[in-house]
Amino acid sequence: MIARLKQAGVTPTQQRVEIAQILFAKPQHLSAEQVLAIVNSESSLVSKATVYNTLGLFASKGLLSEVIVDPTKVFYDSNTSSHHHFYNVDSGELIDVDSEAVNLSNLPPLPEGTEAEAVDVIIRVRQSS
Amino acid sequence: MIARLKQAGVTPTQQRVEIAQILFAKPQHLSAEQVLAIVNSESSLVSKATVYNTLGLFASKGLLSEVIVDPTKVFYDSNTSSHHHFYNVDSGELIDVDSEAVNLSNLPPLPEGTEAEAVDVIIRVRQSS
DNA sequence: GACCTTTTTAGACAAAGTCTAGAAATCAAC
DNA sequence: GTTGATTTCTAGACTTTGTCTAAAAAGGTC
Repeated sequence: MIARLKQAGVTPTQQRVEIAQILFAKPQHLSAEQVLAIVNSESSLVSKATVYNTLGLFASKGLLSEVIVDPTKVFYDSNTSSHHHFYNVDSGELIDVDSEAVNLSNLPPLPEGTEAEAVDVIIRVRQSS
Repeated sequence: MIARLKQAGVTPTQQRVEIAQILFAKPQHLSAEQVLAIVNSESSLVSKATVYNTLGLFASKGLLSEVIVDPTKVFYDSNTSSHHHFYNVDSGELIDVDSEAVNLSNLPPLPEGTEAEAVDVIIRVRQSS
């Protein structure tokens, strides 16, 4: 894990390594609050500011991506390969969808003076009645 | 405008009519804070709680839709026909994209016990360097 | 007009995230 | 190992967006 952080240009401090170990244990989506709770129950005390700073740094270095589906928080996604999401608005659960399973072709021309950064497809679902 | 609110099952109080007039003047995307500022500069004093309550009610009655592209706020979109968005992460600007301009076919099977609510396509762009 | 229900108000409150100044850790050079 | 510069962390204060609350005001029905 230390090598992975170094390779991404991130200094592997103890706190960052601990956070990374939790995040990259498996493909998953965690909010900052969840990361904070887990790292503080499983490892040493890490401050809230450090968690937020670290998650933001990891995102900017491409180690994870931010998923914005809920107006109250950001989900941090350890799977950085191209994919989309189901979002269950009732349970708050995010589920990965292979980008190939969503047939998305022919994007429209971009607005003047801009370049593409990402294409997010969010399939919002609710519990069946 | 009053008839439009009534048709949607919304009691047309003065505050709701004023907010509707601002929102439905044209197709646009406004945050709650923007609506609050505009209604209070152009019309009478409307409380923040009323603005939020009203926007939420309009959304639940299908008069507008909520666009979630930014983790810090909700955009309220007066265009309820099927469409997607460009979102400029530098300027915070939202631009409508016709749903036909995005070729989206063959959604994957939904998670067990759920039904589709919406499909959001957000093309995130940045300013060109 | 009376009465009941809904809506609004304005400030308090909550939650997610950001800021700050000082302490601690890291890094590079010697 | 020491020194000094830089980066990172801390913990609480602070900010922003949105929600709650109790009382007043407005709306609707009879």
